[in-house]
Amino acid sequence: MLNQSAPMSEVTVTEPATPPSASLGERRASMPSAMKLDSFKVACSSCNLRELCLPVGLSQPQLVHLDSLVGARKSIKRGDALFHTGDPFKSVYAVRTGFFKTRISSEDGRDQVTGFQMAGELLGLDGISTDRHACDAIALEDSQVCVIPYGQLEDLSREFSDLQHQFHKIMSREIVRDHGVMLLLGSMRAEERLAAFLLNLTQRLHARGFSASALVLRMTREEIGSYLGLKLETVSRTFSKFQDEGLLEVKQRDIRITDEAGLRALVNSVRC
Amino acid sequence: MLNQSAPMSEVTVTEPATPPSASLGERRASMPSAMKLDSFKVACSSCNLRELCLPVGLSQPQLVHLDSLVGARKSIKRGDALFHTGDPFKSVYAVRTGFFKTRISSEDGRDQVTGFQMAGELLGLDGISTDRHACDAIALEDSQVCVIPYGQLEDLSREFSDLQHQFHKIMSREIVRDHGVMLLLGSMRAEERLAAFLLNLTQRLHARGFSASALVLRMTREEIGSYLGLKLETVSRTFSKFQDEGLLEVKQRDIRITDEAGLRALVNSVRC
DNA sequence: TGAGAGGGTTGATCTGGCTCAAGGGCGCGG
DNA sequence: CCGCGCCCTTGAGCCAGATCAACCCTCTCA
Repeated sequence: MLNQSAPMSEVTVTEPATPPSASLGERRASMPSAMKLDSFKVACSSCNLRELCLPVGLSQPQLVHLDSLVGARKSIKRGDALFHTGDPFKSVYAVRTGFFKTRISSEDGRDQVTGFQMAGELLGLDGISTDRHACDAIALEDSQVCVIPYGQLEDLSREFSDLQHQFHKIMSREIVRDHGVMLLLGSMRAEERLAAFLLNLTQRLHARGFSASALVLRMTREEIGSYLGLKLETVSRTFSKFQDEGLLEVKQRDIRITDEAGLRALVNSVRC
Repeated sequence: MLNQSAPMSEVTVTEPATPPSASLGERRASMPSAMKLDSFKVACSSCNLRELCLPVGLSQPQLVHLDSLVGARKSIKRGDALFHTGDPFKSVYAVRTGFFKTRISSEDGRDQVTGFQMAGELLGLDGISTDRHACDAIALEDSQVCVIPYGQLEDLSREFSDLQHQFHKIMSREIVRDHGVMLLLGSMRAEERLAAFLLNLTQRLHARGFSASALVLRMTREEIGSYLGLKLETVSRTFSKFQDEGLLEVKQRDIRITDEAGLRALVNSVRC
């Protein structure tokens, strides 16, 4: 559920989107403030992520309208928040470069990571329901997002049914993804969870032009554990176990998948 | 997260919506087929659920337009499916009377209940993402839904920004709810999960004019367990434990909450 | 270049919830 | 009214993953 099938329909991407200059870890040391509105705008119509992001399926004339809507980029330094729970909701954000996590906190201080977002994915949809953000979005590396003022997005999607439909699809996909995570959290064992997680990550990275077998984790064992409903020790042990079994090579955050079929079998295997 | 706070913003209902003739278990024995399109339509403008359902906040003239969109009611007998995974997606459905569960199945046959839906709640939003339903929706008692053809809903919501916004809110609320369930599945103990579940149910029932302290469960222990990531025996034991501790009175599916504050404390208590 | 901190690994032990098993209650159909 | 099937409860034992603890690695910054 969390792997090849439904959740990430980005697999259907036709244009194999040049990786954003392989700069997932790019630094912008010159950036003075943590969150700065860059003065230059980026046109969706010329963005190499357009086949993964909000503009999927839009015609050239429609893209021009979308260009006028998408505001400037915003840079967020690693560890900083794009928004916090309770912040007034004004915009949704498309990840342009970098990597984010979203998390919610319960009253007694427990955290739950609810997702990891990479280039082309939308952040902030939770805010529509109450006009305030319902989670924290934290950059896991120095990142840039495109700011999409929500009111204007609603206006434009009343004009263009293609944009409207694409936006609805993205929200719906998030719901389907969340249901897949519920399945994972509700009924899978630790090994299955981690295998499904790795397959999901590589599949999304692959759709973005990266290797399907090698990846660098942007998050800590603890963050993985929070997402998967496991403790960090269990995540670490399971990585080691996978390595012993020849499924992976693990060097800290560098992961190389050596037996993808084996991982896949783990996820789909009946209770063993 | 799953209880009083964000997920169900129906608490903000002003008109205390007469319970739909307290007929949550109403029978329609005369119904020949399991799923029959009733010939009469129901006007949203005169529906007692309009303050809980899609029409929230619409003006009278807008309601009239919505009336023309909402198709006939459909009756679904207990145990039957409103739709299955893979069915072509044509409409979303508003529960008018009755009670549903949604569930997804993994390839190896494991099920996960992803939600329970009662009067005024929307079903089928998962289908937008791929034009096919991504879960099964099963009636837990004889039920009626209003059929809302999705294409027409998109058309009308391009005309009326209030409707558009309300629809977006409902989708966003589903996302926020799902994140709350992830928190529950990822970091709560069995007792906390069940307590949160009961508080969430009673809160939603209360918003519909029912008692906040007494409820009749529409689902089995196994279905509760599936939703909460627990085995049915654990659900049963936890009910018994709550009863021993004076939090509940449990008689099979009749539940009476005798110490709501106690339940609430359980959910919000730090790791005890 | 050395010290400290944050992140990761691994071992030992504990335990909450699962599994397996037996029995009871209730509703429905004959 | 009886019998059957489904649902629920409860007990006993077990195990996957949590907890507690020690140690290591790799950055970063002084």
